[in-house]
Amino acid sequence: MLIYNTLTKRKEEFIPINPPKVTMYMCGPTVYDYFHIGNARSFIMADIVRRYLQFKGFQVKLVINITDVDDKIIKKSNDEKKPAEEIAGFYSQAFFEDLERLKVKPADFYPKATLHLAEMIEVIKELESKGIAYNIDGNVFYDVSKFDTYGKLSGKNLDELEAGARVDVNEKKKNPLDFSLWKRAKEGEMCWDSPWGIGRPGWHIECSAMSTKHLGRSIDIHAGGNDLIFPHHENEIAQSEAAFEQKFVRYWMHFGFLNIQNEKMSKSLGNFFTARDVQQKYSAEAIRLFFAQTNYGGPLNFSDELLGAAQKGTEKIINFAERLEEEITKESSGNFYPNFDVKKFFGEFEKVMDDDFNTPQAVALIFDFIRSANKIISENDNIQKEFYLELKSFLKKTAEDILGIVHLDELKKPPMFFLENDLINLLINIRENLKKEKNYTMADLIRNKLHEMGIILQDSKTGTTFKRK
RNA sequence: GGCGCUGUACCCAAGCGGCUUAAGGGGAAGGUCUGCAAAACCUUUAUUCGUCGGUUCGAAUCCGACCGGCGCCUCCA
Repeated sequence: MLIYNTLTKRKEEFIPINPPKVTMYMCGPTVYDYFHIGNARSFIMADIVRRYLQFKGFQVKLVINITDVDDKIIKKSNDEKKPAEEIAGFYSQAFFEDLERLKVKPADFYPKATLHLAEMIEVIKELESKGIAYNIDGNVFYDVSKFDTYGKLSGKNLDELEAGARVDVNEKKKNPLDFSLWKRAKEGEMCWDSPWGIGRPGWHIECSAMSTKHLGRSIDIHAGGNDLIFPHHENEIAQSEAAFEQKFVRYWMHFGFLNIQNEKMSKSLGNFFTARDVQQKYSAEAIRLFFAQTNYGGPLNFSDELLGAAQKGTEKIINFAERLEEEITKESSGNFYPNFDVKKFFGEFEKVMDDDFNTPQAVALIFDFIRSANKIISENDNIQKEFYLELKSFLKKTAEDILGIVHLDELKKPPMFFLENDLINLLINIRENLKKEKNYTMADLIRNKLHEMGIILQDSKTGTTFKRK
């Protein structure tokens, strides 16, 4: 299979270091606020990548870090007059809750920065001993001029960056591009002891330290949003490769932004919706379908209209799944097995997903599948149960297990109380008789009233069925 | 200024040299079924892929120029 590698700007054959093991690291949240629906795009797409790799037989170990020491957390802590630990704890919890609601499978491990001070200090010491880091008054900086290939990920070179001049010529750094490894403590901030005095770690060092500790010095996949390419990931490479003298990451994957009216959704611009709020209005499946319908790397606009379209799309899948379920749970089975090549759809699905996780085509294929299957079901009435089971199996493996755009077990909402089904069936029977007497006014009244209550009746040749909204 | 992404139907979006005289979703219109709905299915909705040139037997796909939109270069998925 192929993966687009930001480092080489090409799709490359995916060959992990120790197959079938795959190590995957993703830059997680800084826990100072709820994450927004743009952040959700990255987490969901990484989730799909991970699930697909598992489907392909890889044993994926996924690590997502939690940044719980950072300027913004400190600021919020000061603003709200609460301890930084409390802020971080609260929003980490919210992070996990939101991911769960988005049906994102938990990572294997969520390391916290504040629990890895020793590891970070070790890396900084290593860099210092190699003459790559320098200490000025308890602030330790990384000397980018000491790392030959600095800029290789983001396609920048040092001269241009310096000429760019948007970088603050700050403090006593040798070079404006040098970045903080260790920051000297200011009054009232969270801080730790270190060989350079009391202070706290810079942002980039945590990912180098934690990915190394939990996944090893070389990892297969490192993922994150586009905005992390520079400087964050560039700096991670500089730190890890200078310290450990081996290739840090084989495949760099980056996710495109979610835009609002063609502008990047971001906290600083204030044009964001939290994932939480969006989930109030749209199902996790709809949100996932919305993201899966476009390639992960490019920009994508967010709007109510587009989410609504995706929600409709999921309903189409659900209607199909319910139709299958109905046939499967029937007592009787026909004896006709249609000539319908489910394997071919499977092969196509795998083929497009193998090509750098082409989820839009995978989704298109699922809709093709549904249309073809619906047609066959409508045209034949003596179909074997095994056929429905095979259709269901395809839907489960592709749409549920890999993409997470439908969840078959959740289709049947539980009755509100145990008599409910019986009562509805009673009404359906009464209505059947009314229809026979051509008393359509009353029949429609029953249907409309039930609809208002969230019960949808559907007539067909074989009788009336109902479902809940 | 540097680097990168992007421009395909009413909206979203895939395709990235011949399998495509351009997938899929949403919307709209017509039809089948139905007492009517709903669901489902069928048909229609881009002779054309920002513009202009070039390469090629062949281009939405490659090259060049131009015109738009966006991002990164500063914390941000």
